[in-house]
Amino acid sequence: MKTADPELMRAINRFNVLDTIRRHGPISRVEISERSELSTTTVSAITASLLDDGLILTRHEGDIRNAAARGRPRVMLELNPDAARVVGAKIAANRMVFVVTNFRGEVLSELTLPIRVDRQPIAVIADLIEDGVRRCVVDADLSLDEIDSICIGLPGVVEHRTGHVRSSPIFREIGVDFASEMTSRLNVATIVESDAHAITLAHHWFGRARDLDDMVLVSLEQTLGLGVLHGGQLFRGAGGLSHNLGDLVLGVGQSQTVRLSTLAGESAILGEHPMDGRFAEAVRLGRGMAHAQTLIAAEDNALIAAASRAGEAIGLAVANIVTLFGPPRVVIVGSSLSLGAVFVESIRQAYQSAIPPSIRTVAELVFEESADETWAQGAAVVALCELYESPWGTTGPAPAL
Amino acid sequence: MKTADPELMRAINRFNVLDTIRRHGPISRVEISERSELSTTTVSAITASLLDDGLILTRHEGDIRNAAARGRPRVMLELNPDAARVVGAKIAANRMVFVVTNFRGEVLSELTLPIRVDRQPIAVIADLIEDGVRRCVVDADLSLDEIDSICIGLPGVVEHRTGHVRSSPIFREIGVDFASEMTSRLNVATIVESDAHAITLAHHWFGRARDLDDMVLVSLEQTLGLGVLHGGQLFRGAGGLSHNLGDLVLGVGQSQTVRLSTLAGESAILGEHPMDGRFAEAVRLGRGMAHAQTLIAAEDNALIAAASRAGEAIGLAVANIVTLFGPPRVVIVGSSLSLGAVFVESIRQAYQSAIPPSIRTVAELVFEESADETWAQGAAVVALCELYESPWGTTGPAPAL
DNA sequence: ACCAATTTTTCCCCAACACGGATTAATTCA
DNA sequence: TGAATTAATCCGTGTTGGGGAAAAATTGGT
Repeated sequence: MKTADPELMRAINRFNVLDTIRRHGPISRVEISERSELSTTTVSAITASLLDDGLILTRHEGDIRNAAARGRPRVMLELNPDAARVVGAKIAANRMVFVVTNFRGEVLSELTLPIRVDRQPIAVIADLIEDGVRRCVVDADLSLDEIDSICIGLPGVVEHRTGHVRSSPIFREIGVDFASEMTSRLNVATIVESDAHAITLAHHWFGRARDLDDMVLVSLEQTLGLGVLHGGQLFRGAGGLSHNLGDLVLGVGQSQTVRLSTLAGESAILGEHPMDGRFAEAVRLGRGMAHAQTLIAAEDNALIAAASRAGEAIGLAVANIVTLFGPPRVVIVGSSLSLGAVFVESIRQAYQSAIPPSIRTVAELVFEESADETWAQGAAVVALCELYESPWGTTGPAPAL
Repeated sequence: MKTADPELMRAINRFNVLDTIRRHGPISRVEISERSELSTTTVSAITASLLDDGLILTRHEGDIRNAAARGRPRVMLELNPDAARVVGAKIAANRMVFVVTNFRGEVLSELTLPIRVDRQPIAVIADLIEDGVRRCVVDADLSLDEIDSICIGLPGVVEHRTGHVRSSPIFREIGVDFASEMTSRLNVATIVESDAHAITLAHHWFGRARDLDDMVLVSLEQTLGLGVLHGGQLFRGAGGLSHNLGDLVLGVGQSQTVRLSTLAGESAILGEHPMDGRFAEAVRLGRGMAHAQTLIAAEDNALIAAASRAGEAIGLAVANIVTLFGPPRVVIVGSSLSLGAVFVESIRQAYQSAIPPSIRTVAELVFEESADETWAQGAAVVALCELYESPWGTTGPAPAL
């Protein structure tokens, strides 16, 4: 158990204030005080310290209240975009996407490398990532030592605390200490996180879950991932490891177990279709799902059947997740959504039939095929979250007296 | 977000100290200081306050260290058993069990009522519970106004925060405000909790998870329940509601969903056997599973098949739970375990085949058919946990200056 | 142009907390 | 009996957040 010093108290309140400023745009001290239920005195002290550290800025325009308000006008506070810069990366089997963002999580530069990396040796993948990061940083007119932190999001089971990759479809090896590998290569603190967790935070900050502190996200990419937001924070299993939705088992027949990934993974769906030249080409380029969508539109029955079967399986899995976590909203993202309405409707129907009546009204399903950039941005947000809570904020009120 | 006063700080440290004393028996101040990483000064202040409030006692004997230790001997501290008394109850379809415990969770009196209550109207059930509580309290030579809190554990989906029972197999109605019903009847603060959560805490305090702060418990009674301990606390879904394992869906056949409860619930297993007189009688008395065990021992093939099928389904579900929560240990309890080795082995096998290789070593499975009394004791622990954190502890160091 | 009213922000002081160092208490060993 | 040793407490310091008063910065009215 961590002891409760005054320091901890301070850290908590400081984080709350900073987070409130981040969420609610330019905001005055009084409003922070109302939202965070801290006294105006305390808010004033904390914001003074934050201003001192250059984490936030004042702005004298933009008081949204009725313009004809009496009294001293409010001074609006907002995050200082230049307080930090981070790199976020999404590594998928057939592409890598990098972004550099500022302290607000706004994208400064973006780089997509349509390279197939799965089944390459670790060293090659690390090389490619290193190059991508360096390139993207240069594109943002920065140098690497101006970067405060890096987060790499990749599919699979990742131990967040240690940066240990238990297993990933893009690695041949299992049990890779990827965080320290990249940290020593780039000489910048690098953390590794599951791609599903990254996109979960992205939706919490910018996307479909901005208003919620509790929700569940299901990602349907090559790998099936899961992110659980609980009390405004990522819920990480014991030991800090991420979940892998594809590892769930569904089947129960004659002692036959079927893993969700073999039922609803990308290869499971596309495998239903004979791989003629154009299709194979599309899959290779990572456009397999989009191409499948055109085939479905042309009433390719095999694919339609595959898509709806996959949707069914996913709908059941989502119902199970809701049964366990009871979130008010489930955000479903990923490239598989480009299969179109057949797929989505099949998920919805299976979900409806599988969700127990007593909690049928608890959760709403939201679908959105997030852009690649958003995934990388999510990774950047993971890095920013760490910065927010870092001892960096321990700039006490008396640093050099 | 809750604001971080000095008061919160105090509450946290106070709770830590109290919890350390509870866990580690009679313990000296220095050892508390080591375990909790608080300074001896602080520990001394907090224990003084706890002594003042009568929550703990000093004991001068029993310094376990080498008897020939130099220096001032340590004063051992332990929970004051008489600091509070609570009632815990387990309500099942065919029996109700009550216990009165002291502040340490030790049972002072126990009462089992082998009454079938399911499908009775709420008022009747409430009547029976009220009687049971009163009776059990009298058995402990106490009167109701000496009871500080009551917790009732029952199967189903319960909203802990509000005491709202969303659905329960023992109620005909859904959405029952049971906590306030019982509170007004007994005139003692009464909370309602899922029975699975209760037994989870029981195992955390006294049973197979004493050494762990993270674990998962699966209860196989008439209802299939789940309890997740995360960071030493019950993990309650968003909105504080409990999970119902039986609501998980497993099957994916021809758009046919199979709920776990219909595969592995008590009635699903026993329903396989023709209900002759003796068997029906045993089931009525809640000894159905034990009787089934004797039939299995006599090689009743239908039942053996049913048991192993049920075990398979449960094994899969457990594998899914481990995939999601990654606990170091899964404790499996409940009356269904009396089906015997066929059942347990079937669970183990299905689990082994379903658990993904990357996390095969994460969790160990532990089976234990807990006694009825333990369930009720668990409910008592739920009540005690609330007391531990209550503002009752807010007896500041300067109460009446 | 000036003063009153109003609202935001800061300044000053207090209570509570954890903690470090010195002090006192209670024991064993020589 | 006294020295050594270990446990527990007392006292002073620095931190925190909060309440109330004062200062600051504006608008509205006369």
